[in-house]
Amino acid sequence: MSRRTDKRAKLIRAAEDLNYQQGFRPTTLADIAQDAGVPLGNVYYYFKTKEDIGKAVISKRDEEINAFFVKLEEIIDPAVRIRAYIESNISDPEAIARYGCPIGGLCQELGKEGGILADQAAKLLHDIIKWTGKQFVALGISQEAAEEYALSLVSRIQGMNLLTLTFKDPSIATRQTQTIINWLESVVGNKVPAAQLAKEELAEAAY
Amino acid sequence: MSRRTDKRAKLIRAAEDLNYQQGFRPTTLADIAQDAGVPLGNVYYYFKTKEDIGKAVISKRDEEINAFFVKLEEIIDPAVRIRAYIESNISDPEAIARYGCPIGGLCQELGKEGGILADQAAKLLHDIIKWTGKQFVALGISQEAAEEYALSLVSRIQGMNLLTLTFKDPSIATRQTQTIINWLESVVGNKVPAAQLAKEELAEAAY
DNA sequence: GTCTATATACAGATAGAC
DNA sequence: GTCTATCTGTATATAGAC
Repeated sequence: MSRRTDKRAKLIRAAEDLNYQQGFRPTTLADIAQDAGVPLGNVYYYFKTKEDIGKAVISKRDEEINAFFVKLEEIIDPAVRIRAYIESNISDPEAIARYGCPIGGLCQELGKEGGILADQAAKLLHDIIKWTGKQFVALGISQEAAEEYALSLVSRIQGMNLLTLTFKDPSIATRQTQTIINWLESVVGNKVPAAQLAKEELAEAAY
Repeated sequence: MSRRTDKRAKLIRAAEDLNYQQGFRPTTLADIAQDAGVPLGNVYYYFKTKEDIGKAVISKRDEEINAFFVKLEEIIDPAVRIRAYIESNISDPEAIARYGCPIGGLCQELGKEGGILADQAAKLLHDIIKWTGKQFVALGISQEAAEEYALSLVSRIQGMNLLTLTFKDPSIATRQTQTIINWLESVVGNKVPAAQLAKEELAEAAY
């Protein structure tokens, strides 16, 4: 792996963390450069603008999400897949209490601005809803109902993440997650056990 | 009403709109001054800092919300009150598609920063959840269950608002609102009609 | 490819005449 | 109370030596 990709990757990683913790706008290129251990002026060798770093960050996250969904296909029961996704959201409840949802935060902040970055952020949620809808369809639910369920599910996760951040209370996330799982079971009509895949394995694959 | 309160009110109103449309940080004092028709330097006669304007904006909204809840007490059936609140959220679905939820946006943006403004924004959602919980209790639901329902309800509204913004699709808000009302009916055990109060009256009172 | 120095723009905030 | 001019800090972005 060349030096080029190495430094570039470090910058993306630093930007990823800072954008999540502080938001996209409040994060400065100086912040990113410092965290990545790269002099400020050198950043522009790898990225023409700040927006370009944002694009790279979101693209990377998009790939990770879709890779995670591929990983979840190893689970046979689509309902269990959905549950695994729901639980992956709270792999770190304390982080949600501090910084909220990495995806929801982006969509909220960038959604008002419009532009390419907003569209890219929207694609993240779009992919999640689409995948979730597919799982409901695989359970024998009609296309129309599946889409509504998927929208409801992602909506509830996002709302729960926002409340967890707002009240800085991780237990909101853990309790609401259980409520959402109960809802899932009522939708599919029977109990939905946790995935058999090792938790560590899922956490590692989680985006 | 003195000139002082007049200009001060204009500044708050301008800040309110701009903070909602652009977010708190991206909105500049120059923006606010211009929209209010006040020279930039004069802003500091009314507010010592930008944060002070933010505090005034959130305080005003908090008062409006609580005044709205008082207004809703005119409705006899608590379940109908809750429905009226749910529907008040989408009095302007197009605005949600453009700018999201005025309260959720603040909590998301300020929640990461911490500080007094974040606490004040959190109080908005806190008041809403508290009021909603009281209505469920008035329906004969246990305190514990009522609190969970209130959290679920506000969570779903917030998530729905975020998705509406993200995909810039007002129909997400209208459709999900119906889903939430269906959920409300399943919780209370029977149909919940829309409020008898004139829609205009409610819309006017809405925060 | 790397890094220092700096240009440029614009934000919040202040000074002081009126 | 009001408004113009300006200070000060800091952000993105560039120039150019190495």
